[in-house]
Amino acid sequence: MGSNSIDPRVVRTRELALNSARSLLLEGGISSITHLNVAEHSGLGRKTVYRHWPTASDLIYETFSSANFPRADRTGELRSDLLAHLEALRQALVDGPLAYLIHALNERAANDPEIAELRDRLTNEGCEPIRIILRDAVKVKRLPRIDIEEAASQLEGPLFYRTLVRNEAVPKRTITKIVDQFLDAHRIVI
Amino acid sequence: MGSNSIDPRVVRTRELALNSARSLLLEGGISSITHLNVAEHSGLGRKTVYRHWPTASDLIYETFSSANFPRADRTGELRSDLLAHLEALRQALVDGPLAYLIHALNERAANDPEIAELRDRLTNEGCEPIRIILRDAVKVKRLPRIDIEEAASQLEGPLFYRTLVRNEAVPKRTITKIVDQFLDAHRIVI
DNA sequence: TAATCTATGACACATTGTGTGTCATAGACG
DNA sequence: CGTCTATGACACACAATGTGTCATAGATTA
Repeated sequence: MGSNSIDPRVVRTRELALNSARSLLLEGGISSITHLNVAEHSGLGRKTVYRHWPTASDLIYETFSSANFPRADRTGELRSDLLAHLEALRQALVDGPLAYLIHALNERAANDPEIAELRDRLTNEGCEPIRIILRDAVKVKRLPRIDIEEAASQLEGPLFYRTLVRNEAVPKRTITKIVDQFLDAHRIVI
Repeated sequence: MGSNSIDPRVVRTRELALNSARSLLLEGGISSITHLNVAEHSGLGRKTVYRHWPTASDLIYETFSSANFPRADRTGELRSDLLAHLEALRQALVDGPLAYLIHALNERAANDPEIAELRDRLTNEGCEPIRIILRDAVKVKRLPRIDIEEAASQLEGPLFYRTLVRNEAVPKRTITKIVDQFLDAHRIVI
């Protein structure tokens, strides 16, 4: 009944395997997440890895699901929240693996419905923080009744465009510029 | 002497193989570009494909190099040139395989220096058209002395952001909006 | 046309990766 | 302590990858 798979052996196996899978992902890319690699890297048996994740998609799915994506703390003040959020995003894109993860996930999603579903979920989750900041600001009348999605595009768009498409390193001061241009455009007094 | 590899057999083999490689890329993604798949799809011998492209990177490199990326014709009139360019881009991203190709290329580039070089070259080539339009407009004083790269980001950024990152379908009328907002911001009389 | 050169493809072989089956055993749980 | 099950060692089949050999079809040159 209470067999909610709390067997410590299962917990141990899952943790060992997923730790290895995440390491492999960062070291050798998404194609390094194979049953063989995970087994060798974690010291688990190959069959054991297959037992927990029968297909490569299952492995990749859970590896990405268990990854921690950057989140900035909020203060409640619009400008500093936008700055903190975009700066965290900038660092994840420029110094961290976020850009690669987005490319890898979307590449797989094109030919794997399971991964496509994961991609959609993670994309939505990743887009939430800026939406929340903006929605709250509208609610407290710090912003006029703007189109949230359009505003998010204006704020996050340039960052993603330069890192994902142009492969440029975006300097920190660009963030301030983007935020202040945005606030200016909506006649927000700083 | 004149052995500039104009042997019709070589020409035939290369064309057959690359046609197959491009088809495979569009049908099954970048991971479908393998020596085996290309040989079977084209009817060529497996060894023959290895002879022309010893590594998988070589195959992928030339497959992407030989792909035709969309180009819009120019009239010389700023607004219509911007509209035509962005609309061609929008169609390639929304209806065509461009979004996938960008993700796939960048994913590979992260773990393959040869592909990274190709990515850089294609990225630069792809970014040229908008630069040319903008540079010419500045030259003819249709635009003030703006930062070309920043202007390009404002025009192309939202399109890429919505398609590559958010996976949304961008409607045609968005293009007009983007262009007119841009021209407005620079006080261009239409 | 005949002679020479070379790109091709059929075949063979080794290596690695993938996926499954069997089964003794170590470890969890009552 | 007895029962249950997750594990891992081993074996097997099969597909993909990469290279080597060699007869031959097709191209070039005389």
